[in-house]
Amino acid sequence: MTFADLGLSDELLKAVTEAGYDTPTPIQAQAIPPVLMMKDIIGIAQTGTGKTASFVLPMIDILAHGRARALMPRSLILEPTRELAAQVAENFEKYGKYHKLSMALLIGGVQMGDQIKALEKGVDVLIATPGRLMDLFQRGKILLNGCNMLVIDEADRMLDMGFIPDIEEICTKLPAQRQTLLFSATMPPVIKKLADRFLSNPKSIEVARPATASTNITQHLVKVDSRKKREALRALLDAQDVQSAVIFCNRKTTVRELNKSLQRHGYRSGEIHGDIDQSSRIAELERFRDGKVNILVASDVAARGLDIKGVSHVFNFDAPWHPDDYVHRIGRTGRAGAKGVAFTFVTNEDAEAIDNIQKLIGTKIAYADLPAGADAPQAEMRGEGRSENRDRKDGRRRDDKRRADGPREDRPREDRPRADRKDSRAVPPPPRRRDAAEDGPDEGWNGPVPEFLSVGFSG
DNA sequence: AAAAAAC
Repeated sequence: MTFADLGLSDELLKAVTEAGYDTPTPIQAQAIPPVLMMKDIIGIAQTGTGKTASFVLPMIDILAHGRARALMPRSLILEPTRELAAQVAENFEKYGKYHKLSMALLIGGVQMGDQIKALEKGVDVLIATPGRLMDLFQRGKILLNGCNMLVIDEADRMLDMGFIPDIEEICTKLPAQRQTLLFSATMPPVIKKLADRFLSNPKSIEVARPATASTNITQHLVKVDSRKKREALRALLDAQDVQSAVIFCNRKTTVRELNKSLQRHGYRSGEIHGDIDQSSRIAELERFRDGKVNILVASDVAARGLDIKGVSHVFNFDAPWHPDDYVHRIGRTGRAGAKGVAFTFVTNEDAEAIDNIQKLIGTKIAYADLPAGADAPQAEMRGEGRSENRDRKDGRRRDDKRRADGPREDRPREDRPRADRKDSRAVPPPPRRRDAAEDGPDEGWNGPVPEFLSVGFSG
């Protein structure tokens, strides 16, 4: 099965090929043909399955078949967070490079001026978060009666965030005769009702059982004293072969404090949460994507959908209160067939949360011990002759490692010429930003597979 | 118990 088999136009196939993709993911293979046939779709798919391309690609072709330049927007994509909306816009540009389609990214936290200008010029596609869309609509800046294609992405998250009334209202502004695609990782009754009301005779597509974590993520629980979480985290960061990691906390204040603490200890970390203004959020994500920092401390704003390649580890510094969030958080790693590792700190107060998580994912997660000493086991395992460090308990070697200019690159990477790797420990190559050419659409990271430490872990 | 999203 290739993209050419799905009925997409030549221009689109060219853009897809140039982006380096040839094999559609399951959701793409199943969704693209019916979407092209103008059918409504309910897609049950977790993030990391190639969902975005499954609606962006056919949407481009459908729009291309219509009028060349629209007076009114002809399609609308709704996303729960600004970051996700921006990410979809990037995809739209990437795949639409051979089409003369225009789009407007309508999100909060940024000036309205440019968005209004774009709307006045006329755009084909709106990619929006509900708040800003409603705001602009109420100001009379948007006409939605030409919008005969609607995508509601991450519907379950929209529900969590209280957006469902907004979505319902937006739906009533659109023409009744339209194509609607709804994507959700889970299908709670409210979402089902929404779908019944606003979709007509939809085709259901399910590519991963909802609320089950991807099997290529190795999950661990770690018992910690709530006052010693930072130490425990540092020990794990040092003992694990961390390419890059997202560390989730439940509160914004915790995110801030933990990031400061990590930086004080010499780690290259950044932070993202809702109190960070939008331009800094974007900059911070960019720094993480580019590998300028390899640790991102985050609130749940980053839990869902964010597609950052090469995240080898997710740490739940705080166990999430809602089991759904657990699945989404750890889904930032192990994307598109890559391996990932997730650690969740468990304090005495977290028993119920952990119980709910295990119920939701349907398996028990094994407990791992904290590494006895922060160094050695990996080098020992891989026989890389670091024995001189093995017995040091004074933390010196750890410090050395932390102060390195970049992430450690001890193991050969398939995607880099060997010459590059040679002295990578001294001057690490730019870590994760790889050419899209090696990934599946929207996805992917076929890079180094983190080697899971069994030494020092009981789980 | 929090976070997110419009100004």
